[in-house]
Amino acid sequence: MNDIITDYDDLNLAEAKEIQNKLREKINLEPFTKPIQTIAGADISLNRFSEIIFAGIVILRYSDLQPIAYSLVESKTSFPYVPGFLAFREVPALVQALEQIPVKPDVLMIDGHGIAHPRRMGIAAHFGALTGTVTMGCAKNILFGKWQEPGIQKGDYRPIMNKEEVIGYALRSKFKTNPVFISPGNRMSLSDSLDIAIRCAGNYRLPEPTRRAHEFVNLFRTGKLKEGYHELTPQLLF
DNA sequence: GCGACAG
DNA sequence: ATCTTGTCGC
Repeated sequence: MNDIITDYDDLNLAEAKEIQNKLREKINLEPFTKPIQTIAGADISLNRFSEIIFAGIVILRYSDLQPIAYSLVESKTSFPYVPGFLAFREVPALVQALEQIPVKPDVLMIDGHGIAHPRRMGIAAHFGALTGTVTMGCAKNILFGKWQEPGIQKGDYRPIMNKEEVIGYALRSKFKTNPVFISPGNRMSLSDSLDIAIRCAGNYRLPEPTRRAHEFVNLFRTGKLKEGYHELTPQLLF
């Protein structure tokens, strides 16, 4: 009676679009008020031409952005990658990864877009609507909307526009590198997503939650980390 | 009709 | 997403 439905493998795109339209009603873009203690990065990794996907969520302490725990799940998908429908391929495994975390993170930063999507239902919005969690998207490339190049300084940004509406931001997360594309997914506002992304910008292009998730999930795929939920001991911090 | 197109 | 060497710029 509370199970999250993520049986997506046999859907066609028309059915997938219906699900997106239905799920969109659950999205809440009001400001997030409570103080943030932990933020998680979520990402997946796979071998080319393989249906096996390696999903991971890494939880970081918000104060210093150090990883404190991670959850890894190996799963299988037959849903292909189709621009605009990424969630149907990656979300089921990420939901599994979330389910095995005993204490959920306050916010999740997901690799991909939030509402900066043709139907406002990028993977971060989809995941947030499905799980009821606080989510935002951080993508390396634009999918939908018009944007202008931000200034070259770290922290410079410009809005992603659809007609007259702001749907996200192109953010210079590191000096003189390509921007990342930020948008809210669920239970936070546009400016919340921008503030959090800026706060999470470290010494690399990818904000720390996303960067760490990518790192851990690749270590998992290449056999250096094991499936399951694990906590990092303070002295063994990566 | 044509081009664009998260991971 | 992943496969990969060199190379250009700071």
